[in-house]
Amino acid sequence: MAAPARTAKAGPLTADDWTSRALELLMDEGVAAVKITRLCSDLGVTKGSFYWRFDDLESLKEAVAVRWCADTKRTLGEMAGLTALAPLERLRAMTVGLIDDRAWSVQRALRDWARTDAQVAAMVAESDTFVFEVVQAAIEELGTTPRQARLRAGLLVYAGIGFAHGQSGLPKPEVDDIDDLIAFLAEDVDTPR
Amino acid sequence: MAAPARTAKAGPLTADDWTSRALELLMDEGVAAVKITRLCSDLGVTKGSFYWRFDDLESLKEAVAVRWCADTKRTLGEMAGLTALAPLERLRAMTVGLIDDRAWSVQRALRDWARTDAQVAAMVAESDTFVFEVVQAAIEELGTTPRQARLRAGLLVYAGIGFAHGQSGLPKPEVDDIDDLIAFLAEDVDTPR
DNA sequence: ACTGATCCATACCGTGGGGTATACAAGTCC
DNA sequence: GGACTTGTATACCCCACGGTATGGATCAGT
Repeated sequence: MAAPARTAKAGPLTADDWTSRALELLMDEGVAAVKITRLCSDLGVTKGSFYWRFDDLESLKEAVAVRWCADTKRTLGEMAGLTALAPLERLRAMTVGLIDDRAWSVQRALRDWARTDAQVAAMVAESDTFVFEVVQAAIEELGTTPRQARLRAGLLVYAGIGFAHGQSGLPKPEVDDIDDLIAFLAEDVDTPR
Repeated sequence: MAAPARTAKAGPLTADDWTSRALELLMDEGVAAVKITRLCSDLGVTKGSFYWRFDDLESLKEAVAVRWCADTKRTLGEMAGLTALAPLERLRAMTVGLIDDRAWSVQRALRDWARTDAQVAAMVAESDTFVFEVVQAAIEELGTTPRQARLRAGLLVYAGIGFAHGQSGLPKPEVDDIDDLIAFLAEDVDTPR
């Protein structure tokens, strides 16, 4: 009982321990909850430890943003790499993973954060571009013109971002809505009337 | 020179003066900039004045949210009231007014704010529902099934929200893109293959 | 001219949170 | 075993910000 309430960790803290907890706080309570004091308290540690690893708060923010961006690109890169799947299936997988994935809660928080932090903003932009390109490629693969692919990909990606920021009273699409939605986005691609 | 730098106002401050400045701060510098001290400084006034009109910060937030919601519903209500215009034209007007209207900058800030304030969240939800219903009605008026109208309206409205939160590196739709986008959303409505 | 209401200034307090300085503990290398 | 590095604890400073208390100024009404 000598040690405080450190969650489930014995040895020295790694940088990932800090960014992990910061991400959790970001998801659960928003950017306002990411305070040094709070982090230390949660990790069962004092500020001396924090300032040993990071120069200041900015430094931590940067680490969090960089890590999140890398994670996102990796995850989505794997999905996009599933070239075995038909483009439709790929789109569906990404979209479904969008409406019930906890990760979008992070993205929402990070986007808030990005408005006051250039470092974070750069990471968000990089991630967005990546997502857009993947979606656009999948749609174009269905046979649409590049222009239509760009428009529809924009619609879907922006809708995804909007959904992540939702918490609105808007009806949130169910899984079977997704199918119809994807079908709609792929519509008329090879039957130019 | 006796009076401080009050922007362009002589008489006593009204509640609207406070909410106006708060909205400006919200747009320009985000929710983090809306501090009582800052507001007072900007209005050339001290905290005594603030606490004369409002009980506390929450009280101001509520006033801001209520005012914004009312403004939004009025503006959009006018657009929706243009029943003289064809539904397509109505949709186009709303969407165009969406991509270059400064008001969405407020909405973005308010949505951030809503995450930590129930009052604001309620106003945002109310506004969202209103927008959604208007768009859905317009699309349904084009001849789609109610289900399709709901899906497509969701897509468009969510995309709007996403666009407002963008500031990403994503390509932002130009005006002539909007036309094609609307056309796409209205597609196939009367030609069920 | 007096009074009350309205509107704002000034001064102050409490607290939370960023940041610093330094001491202590445990491992590592010679 | 000493010296040096790594990781954390303790104690402190500073200040921004929310909130309170109280007094001063202005104006309307009588």
